[in-house]
Amino acid sequence: MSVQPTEKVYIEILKQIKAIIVEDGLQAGDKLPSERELSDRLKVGRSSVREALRSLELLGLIETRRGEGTFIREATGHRLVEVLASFILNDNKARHDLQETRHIVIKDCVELAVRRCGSSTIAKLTHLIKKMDTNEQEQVNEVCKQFEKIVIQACGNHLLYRLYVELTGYGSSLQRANSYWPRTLCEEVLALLEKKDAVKLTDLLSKQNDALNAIE
Amino acid sequence: MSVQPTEKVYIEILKQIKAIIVEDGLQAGDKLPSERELSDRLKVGRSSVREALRSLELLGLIETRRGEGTFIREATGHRLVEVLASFILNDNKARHDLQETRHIVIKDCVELAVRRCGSSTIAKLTHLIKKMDTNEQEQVNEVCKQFEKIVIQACGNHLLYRLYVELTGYGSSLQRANSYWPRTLCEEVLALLEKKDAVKLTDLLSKQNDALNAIE
DNA sequence: CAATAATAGTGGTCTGACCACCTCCTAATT
DNA sequence: AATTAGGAGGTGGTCAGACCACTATTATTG
Repeated sequence: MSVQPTEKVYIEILKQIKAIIVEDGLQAGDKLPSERELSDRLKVGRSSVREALRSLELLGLIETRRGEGTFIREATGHRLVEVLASFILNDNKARHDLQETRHIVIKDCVELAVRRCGSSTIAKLTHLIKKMDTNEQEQVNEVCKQFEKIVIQACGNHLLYRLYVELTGYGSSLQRANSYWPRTLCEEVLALLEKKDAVKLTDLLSKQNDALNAIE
Repeated sequence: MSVQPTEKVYIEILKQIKAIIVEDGLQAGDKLPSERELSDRLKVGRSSVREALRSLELLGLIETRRGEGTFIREATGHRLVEVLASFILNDNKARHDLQETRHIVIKDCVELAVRRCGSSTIAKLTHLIKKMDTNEQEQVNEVCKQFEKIVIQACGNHLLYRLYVELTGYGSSLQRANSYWPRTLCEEVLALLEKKDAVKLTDLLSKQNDALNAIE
């Protein structure tokens, strides 16, 4: 008959852990009490403590290192994207949405990057382009991916970057070749980044995407 | 020496559960195999299964009912928002990224919507605008949110819409008023949607966002 | 003094045992 | 015969204890 008798133990433990963090003034990087100590202090079974800790770990709020302990992480919540993405995208109809979203996110990142990238980024990209000359084709593809990634990161928004990573990773797991930028595109992108020509850059990516869609 | 020896069991279980969901075509509301059966099928201890399930529960992806079983939920991520919010609240960089990403996603959705929304959407929006006249201020805000949501959904990309939902939910839990569209903006958006004027629409949203940023 | 070996502490996992709760089927009652 | 009370079995919730693998610290040894 009791409607809300007692909260689940592991939920209660979450609150207690939070309290401990606050009371002890723990910050990112600090070590949490061990599982056995928590189990002791809170008068609950160790397995319940673990259920709570595992939840926090999946959320990316803590990090556990075997033999060492459990540590508080820089809480950014970007893990949200990772976990949700992998579970939300179950249905196959979402494939098209996935590709489209990925393209849009890339476009957004590049638009930000063109405004924010500094000389060091340009230098890195230039170096990568040069590197392509001295490698085999397979390795060139690898370098191209790297090039793309650096450009994306230059957007300066880590959450957007994580979105890109997840969308790309998930897409590739669907046995659908992920369209990395070919070498010529990399070179054009670099040139436009240097000129800070956002308009042409957007245009370029749109055409690239249209071309890919036409193939299918 | 092994860099990636073996993934933690409960992480492996997460993947397996995902696989089971896909293979068996399970959907929201459906029942998952029992903890004991999973433990059996996957050849792991029940406690490990529980660690995985508890994680998913905290994320709001599943729901467990004592004596009945474990069920798949519509993935809203509300729970996650709750937990993350109570643990974070101080990373300014993350907050900024979040706001920026949210704005970008909204912009993307609207740009798609202007190309894809049909007459029925327009009709719905028109109706909402009219509705604003006959209500109190508080309810008007509610209607504005609804208006915004419908516009976003009109992008036709469910993944993008989900992202919007997550980003918005997450943001509102950070004690930062989420900037829903004011009434005048809704009216302007509707007008531009009807005219299919993507350029001015983008412009409008950018200005709105700039104005909001200026306040702080 | 430095290198090495033993030790204690920590997370990772499994097993088995209860408990509380729900569903469903059966059997007794009306 | 229809209804109801009761029980059996399944399910999640929790705990205790036992190992294992790994790490860091300490003690030992050369």
